[in-house]
Amino acid sequence: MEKQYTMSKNQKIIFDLIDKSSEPMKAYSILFNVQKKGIKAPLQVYRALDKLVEIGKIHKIESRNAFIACQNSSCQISKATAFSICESCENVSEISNSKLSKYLSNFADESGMKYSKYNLEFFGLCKKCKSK
Amino acid sequence: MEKQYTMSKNQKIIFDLIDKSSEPMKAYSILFNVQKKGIKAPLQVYRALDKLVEIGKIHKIESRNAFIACQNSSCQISKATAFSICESCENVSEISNSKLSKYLSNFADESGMKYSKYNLEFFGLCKKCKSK
DNA sequence: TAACAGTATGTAATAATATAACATTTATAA
DNA sequence: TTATAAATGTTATATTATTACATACTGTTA
Repeated sequence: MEKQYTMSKNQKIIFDLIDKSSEPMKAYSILFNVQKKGIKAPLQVYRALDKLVEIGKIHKIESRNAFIACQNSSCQISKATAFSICESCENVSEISNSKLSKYLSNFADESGMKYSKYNLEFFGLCKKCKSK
Repeated sequence: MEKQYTMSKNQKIIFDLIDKSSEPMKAYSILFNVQKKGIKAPLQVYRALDKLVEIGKIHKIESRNAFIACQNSSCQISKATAFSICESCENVSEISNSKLSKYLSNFADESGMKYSKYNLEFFGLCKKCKSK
C-alpha cells in the first residue's frame, strides 16, 4: 500500500473548490471564493496550489494560468499531462489516453536529454462550438 | 510562391533581439533591452510579441512566460510546437521531430474535438546538468 | 490623388498574476 | 520531548499583461 498524503486545512479548502468547479479556476478567483473561509492572502492560495500541483491533485493549465482538478482517480500522472482546450468556450478537459502517454513518456530524441515530465496542450474547437 | 510577411520596425527590433539571444527572453527583459531603440512601454513589446507569435517567427514558452525565436527556417510549424526544457539550467530548445509532430498533428480521441494547434513542453535535465 | 481600411505606433493608467521576507504555529517522527 | 519539516499568517512588492484612447503609417482602389 502506498502512503496516502493528507491535505492540510487550506489545501483541502482550495482543492474542494477547484474540484467542484466545472472549469479551470484562476488564483485570484480562488482567493475571492475562499475569503469567507479565512484565506485572505494570495500567498496562502499560491502555496496551497503549489503543493496540490506537486502531489498531483490538480494541474496547472499553463496557457491559461488556471488550475483544474486531476481527473484520474489515482493521480499518478501529474508528471505526464495532456489537455484539450476549446478556444471558443474555453472548456478544458484532461486527456487520458494510454497510447498517447506511453508514446510521450518514451519519447527520446538526439538531444540526449532525459525527460522526467511533460505537459501537452491541444487547442481547437469542441463539439458544441464547432457546430455553431 | 507564398507572400512574405514584412515585419514592422518594432517587430524587427524585438525579433532581432530574441533571435540573437541564446535563451528565452521575458517581456520586461526585452523591454529593458530595447529602450535605447525608442521602445518605451510594455504594450509596445507585447504587441510586437503577439504579432511575432502569430506569424510564427517566435514561440512562447508557456511554462516560463518567455519567448524564443523559431528554429525552423520555414516557420511553418507555429501551430505545432514542442520544446525541451532543462529544469536545472533552464536551457530551452525547440524539438523538431517529424515523427512526433506527425503523431500529434494526427492525434484524435473520443472527445470529437478538432485540434488545430498544440504545444508540448518536456522537462528534465539536459546532458550537461545530468552529468554534474 | 483622395478616400478608405487595415495595421502599427505612442502614452498613461491599471489590472492580473506571482513572489520575497519574516514571524509563528502545527504536524511528524526520532 | 525535542527536533525537524511542513504549513500558516501577514505585509509588502515584484512581475506579467491589458484597457483605453489618440495618432500615424501602408497599401489598395475609386
